[in-house]
Amino acid sequence: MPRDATLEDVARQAGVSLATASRVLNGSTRQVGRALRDRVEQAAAELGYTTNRAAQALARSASDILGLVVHDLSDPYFAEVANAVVRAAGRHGLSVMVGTTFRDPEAEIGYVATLRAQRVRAIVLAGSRSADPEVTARLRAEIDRFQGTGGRAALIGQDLLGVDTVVPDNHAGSRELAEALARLGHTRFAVLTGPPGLLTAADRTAGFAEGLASLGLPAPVLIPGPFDRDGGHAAARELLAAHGTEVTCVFAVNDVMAVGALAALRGAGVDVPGRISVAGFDDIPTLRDLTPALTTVRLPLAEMGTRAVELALGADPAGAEAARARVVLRESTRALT
Amino acid sequence: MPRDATLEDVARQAGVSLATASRVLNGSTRQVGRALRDRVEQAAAELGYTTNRAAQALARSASDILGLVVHDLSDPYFAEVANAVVRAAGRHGLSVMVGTTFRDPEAEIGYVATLRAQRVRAIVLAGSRSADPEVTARLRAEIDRFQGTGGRAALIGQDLLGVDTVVPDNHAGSRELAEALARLGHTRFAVLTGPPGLLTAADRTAGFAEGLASLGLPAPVLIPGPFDRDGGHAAARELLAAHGTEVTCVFAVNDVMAVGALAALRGAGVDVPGRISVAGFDDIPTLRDLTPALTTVRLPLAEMGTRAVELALGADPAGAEAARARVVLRESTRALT
DNA sequence: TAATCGCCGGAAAACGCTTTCCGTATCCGA
DNA sequence: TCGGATACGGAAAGCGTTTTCCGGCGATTA
Repeated sequence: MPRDATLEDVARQAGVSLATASRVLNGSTRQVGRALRDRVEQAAAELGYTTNRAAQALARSASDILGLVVHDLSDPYFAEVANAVVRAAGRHGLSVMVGTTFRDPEAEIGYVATLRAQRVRAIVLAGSRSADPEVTARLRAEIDRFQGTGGRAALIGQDLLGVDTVVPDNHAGSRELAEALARLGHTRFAVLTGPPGLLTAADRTAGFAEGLASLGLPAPVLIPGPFDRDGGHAAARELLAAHGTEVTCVFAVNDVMAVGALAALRGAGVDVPGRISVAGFDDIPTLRDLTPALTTVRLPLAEMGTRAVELALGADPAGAEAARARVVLRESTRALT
Repeated sequence: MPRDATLEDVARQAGVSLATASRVLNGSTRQVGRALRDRVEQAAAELGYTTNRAAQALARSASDILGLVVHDLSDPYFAEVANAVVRAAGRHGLSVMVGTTFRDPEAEIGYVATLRAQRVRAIVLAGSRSADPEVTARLRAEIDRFQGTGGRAALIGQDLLGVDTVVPDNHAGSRELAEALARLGHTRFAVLTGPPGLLTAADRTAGFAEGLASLGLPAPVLIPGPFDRDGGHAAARELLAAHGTEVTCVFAVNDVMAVGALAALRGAGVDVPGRISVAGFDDIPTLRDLTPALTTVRLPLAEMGTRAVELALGADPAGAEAARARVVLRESTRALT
């Protein structure tokens, strides 16, 4: 098995020093004379030389890798964010190393450690963290160690003191949604709240409840459950069983849950929005092709990913930065006449 | 800014040699005595030592990174595959570096080059390649160079002579779909073929047409267009404009196109499956929540990703390997009475 | 009891690149 | 003609690991 050509092979073949070959092939502030430059380039082409990035990273003590950790790539929310992150990283000449945690906080911490070992240039952490202070502290410690030795990090989701964060305006978005739905005439609501102890879910639930309260409406029925499609499905069934008739509108704290809820309601023969209106949160792309199209709160997912990359790379210590959430009313919610 | 603790720091603190520290902390065939082992471990803990993987990769000349290149992470097909790849790689202790090409073959070649420069352990290429022989040859050459110096590669999709490949049975799947639809009584079909020169799309179109021909049915109307949701939408509109009344069943060569077509038909007030039946291909997860639920040909997406990783990592020269495709009839296709 | 073997610790040479430091050659203006 | 920049080539010292030797030592064998 022939080994890859090294810079030394190139230098030898071109009859120049290692230093010169390096300067020609891998950028440098220094100039190299035309004649030698040509010789080196030709030698490199003949040998099919490709820079060994691992060696380069070691020598420069700076890699060109950006780490990304998400919960689940097959969740459209993260897929969208990841897509934007990969794209933005590419624009900065960085490759992306991605990890999926499947919502296991331990895995998340582990991934940060792995990325730190890789000495990646920056880490983008997407997805909300747990409310468990002990776990959060450990994650925090891991990030601190990374940042302590020159690493950069940015989060998407919950603010984690002192780390640059793109924070979607969950609270205000949900609150506005509540107001918009109330304007349609609804008064009795249910919220599929997701798991207790998930900050994003909690914020959205709180914002929604607050919106209702400020209008003098009764507090919503709260149904917890997993944060995914099947969780929404199950929660909706539970809702029907327990509070079948009282409620006219249900808010699932994220879109995939709302999709599951929609399926459950359809399965139970409940007309949406005829009998019950449904709303979600995030505005994942698949939503528009559902029947009925789902009312939701739009988050600029791609933009958030892009912004996180810039935050993680940028020199400006931006601190926390809000991503505006916007209510989008579609067919799944109707006005009560 | 303090720098990361190095192995040398650890060795000094523990009062042992570099060799010993390395053997303790980063695995080795060699044993280290109990006393020294403890000293090293304690020193490492005190200093917060983390192996520098770049340096390790250089010294071992073997990285623990797996490269993955997909077209578009926000396409559920690739999201599903990528998810499985990341998971499978994790089981083998590898991290995944991912690139997205957005269907640009040049970008694909470029990414393979990047991954080669990174000296990744293996590369998994998902997504069908172009029919342009010149581009394919260049991609092939790039892969060859990678494999020529000990890299491993596996593809998902079209077979590329001599590279291990997981190939979905597009032809047979489409053919069986055609037969199943014919059995429902349909005789006049349209196929939304995707772009000309995309092998996967061509295979599926051909298999479908062949199925019809073997039953003595007329050839389908062929409508080309982009391979994505909007492409399907546009193609369906075109179909309605040109052949509005003749056709009773349309096959979009992938699910995202079928979803777009469904939306277009709904937008045009065409009842599905009342007036036109619609079928797709892939069975992406979002399908089940559509109304009507979409008939499709199921591909074991996650399994394909997992298998590709094993192919790329495994010692067994498996060659091309088929992934069985299975017709799944749902509500979007109805029997003609 | 001497010869042999296994174990285990360390010195040092890679791995493939970057970058500092030095030295020589060339150019400019006076 | 000379002094001082300026430009550019190369030697060599890293970057943080792994791994090959080599040597010493205690235990086994004859």
